[in-house]
Amino acid sequence: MLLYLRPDSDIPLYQQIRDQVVNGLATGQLAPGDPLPPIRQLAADFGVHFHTVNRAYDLLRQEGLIRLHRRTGAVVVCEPAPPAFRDAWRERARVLLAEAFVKGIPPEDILAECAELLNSFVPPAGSAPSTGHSDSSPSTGGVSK
Amino acid sequence: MLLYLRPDSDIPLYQQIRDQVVNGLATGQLAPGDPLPPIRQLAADFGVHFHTVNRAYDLLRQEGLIRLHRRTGAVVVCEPAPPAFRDAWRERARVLLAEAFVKGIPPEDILAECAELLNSFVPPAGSAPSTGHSDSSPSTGGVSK
DNA sequence: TCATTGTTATATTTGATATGTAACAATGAT
DNA sequence: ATCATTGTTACATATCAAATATAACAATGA
Repeated sequence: MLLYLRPDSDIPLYQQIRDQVVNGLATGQLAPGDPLPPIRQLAADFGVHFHTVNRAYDLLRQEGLIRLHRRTGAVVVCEPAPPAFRDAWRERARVLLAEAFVKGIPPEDILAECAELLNSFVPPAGSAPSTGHSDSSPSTGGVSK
Repeated sequence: MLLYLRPDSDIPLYQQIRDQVVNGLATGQLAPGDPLPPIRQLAADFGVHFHTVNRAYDLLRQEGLIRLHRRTGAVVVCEPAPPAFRDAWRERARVLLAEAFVKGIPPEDILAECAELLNSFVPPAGSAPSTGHSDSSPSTGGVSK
């Protein structure tokens, strides 16, 4: 799994690390049980301080996506979403979708974009995994509503 | 159009103001041509400094959602999205959708949630406006893909 | 002419981000 | 039991963003 950072981004470094772990988890490049690099090693690879990586790992732990162990390090766990998650998520989704909507993008296009992104994800268990190519017209196994 | 602020949120105040204008624009509570309150007045209503509101308005202007005039004040305009918008939007959508996906929410549910939110929006022009109630099973006029 | 509106400048306070240094604590491996 | 590896915590510091505060400026419709 390839990781990279954009130091000049308006997104904080620890958030970028966290986001890429989430993305790697969704695309199947990272699976429950997989280990994450030690904090100091990943920090050295990125050229950032180990505190920055530590903060990203701590955030992932709070979200129930990884488990931390003194000696073993960090492993992916992917706990299910707490009840409050959906409401908070919906509010963020509302703003994001509204942005595209008010900029004149047709709702069908917006929804199609979401469906395509969701189809590029792969379920954690081995249940009919994607072939990797983001099919723009998925016939089976994809999200069609 | 009712506005409110949560001072203890991790979202900056100027961003909250901007987000609510975008949301009001999507839900039809705000339409192109509508005026926005003067900076100082809105700041007084919120109990914040006028610089905070000014920043929100300036952000909305940069996004092409409002136009500012010395004497007239702020009016909604809703310019179409620039070419670079869609790519930047997709990257943000990818992270948001990945978050829900890795938390175990079925992709069908995620897409249904997006469709429901999109159906609660109303097109700017008077073309079959929504009745206001977010119909969970829209028959016509809604997004069905 | 003038009151209203946005605009700009400067300063200050507060909190978040990121780095730096140092030490501590658990624990699997030897 | 020892020990190196790993996460964890505690300080400190520098930089930047957010928000407030004060003051003045500039366009412009009434």
